[in-house]
Amino acid sequence: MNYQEAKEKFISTWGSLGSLWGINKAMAQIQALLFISTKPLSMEDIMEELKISRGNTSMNLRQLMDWGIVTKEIIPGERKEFFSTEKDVQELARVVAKERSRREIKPVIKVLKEVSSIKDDGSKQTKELIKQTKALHELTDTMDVMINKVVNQNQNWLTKSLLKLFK
Amino acid sequence: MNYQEAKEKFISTWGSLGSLWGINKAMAQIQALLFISTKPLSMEDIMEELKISRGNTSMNLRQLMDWGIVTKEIIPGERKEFFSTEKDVQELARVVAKERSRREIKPVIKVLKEVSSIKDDGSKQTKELIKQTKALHELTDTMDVMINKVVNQNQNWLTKSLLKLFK
DNA sequence: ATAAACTTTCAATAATTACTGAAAGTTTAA
DNA sequence: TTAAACTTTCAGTAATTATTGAAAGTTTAT
Repeated sequence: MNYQEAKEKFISTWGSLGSLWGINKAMAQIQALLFISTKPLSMEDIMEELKISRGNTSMNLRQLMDWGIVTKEIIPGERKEFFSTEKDVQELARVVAKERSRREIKPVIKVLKEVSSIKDDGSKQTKELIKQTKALHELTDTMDVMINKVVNQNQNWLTKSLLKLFK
Repeated sequence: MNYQEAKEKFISTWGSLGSLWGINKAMAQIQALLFISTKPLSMEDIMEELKISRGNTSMNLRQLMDWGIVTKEIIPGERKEFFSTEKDVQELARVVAKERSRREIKPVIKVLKEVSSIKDDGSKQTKELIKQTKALHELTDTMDVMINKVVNQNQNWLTKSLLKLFK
């Protein structure tokens, strides 16, 4: 496998993985492209490499910036805007975890809390609803806290100590 | 909020959360319905409650069974088939983590390993590709191992000790 | 063996989500 | 102030994904 093949394979795989971390294909591919680029890229560069339209590129870049994963770079003497992504995987994981927690997990935790707090009318079905949603609430909450704690540790602690801990 | 409202809110929220754990809306809603039901439900029951077609119900029940989350119950004297879901949230989390790892994470790890193992031709861009995909490979692998270890611990360890550990 | 009771399959269709491209908007240089 | 160079927006369209419903398949009771 040569450079070009490896690059394409990485971008397409990372793109289809988008769903796993909650973003769409183009967004994931742009991030992947920037992630392995040796320099910031312009919108033209991105459109060209990924064969996507200007509008699509613009919208997805904006979303990546909203997530805090991509930043606009001003290059002296250049009229165009250039973009680059966070290059440190640990920091990337931290941002993604934080955003997903905020956007998706926290709202669900809120609903679970509400639902599990309804008044117990003594019926079997109400008891079951309360019991099960309470258990789900506790689990989701624990997981959420844990994931955020984990990704907020520093690099050494995460890759070395933690892995050892769970061996 | 009364029982019916709480039930509907739970099912619809859990359904729209489907994407977070990688399954579709109907599938998540069927699981949610079974999760708070006090007894196994027939296909008719599910169709009726969720207002979905027979075909849809059949296909999604089959998928839930493939995941190992839902089981067919044979009730003596009944001609219909009845379905119930795993009621223990810890076990549920364990199964979901295992399946997602197998279906989605493992294949990506494989690609990352391949891509990060291409021959270094000495060029700057190849070096960057190798460096970045290697970092991603390590992170993904660590996360995958960790998540599986965590969900495979017993209940007490997970909810008590682990949470304390990361406080 | 037959038929009733039930489940599965799958082609057609609907719903959702992503993408394009051109017009409108913005910034910069002269 | 103008116009060239660039970015954003968004209505229309394409692609993808989910759902229906009816026909085919299966099981069970007689």
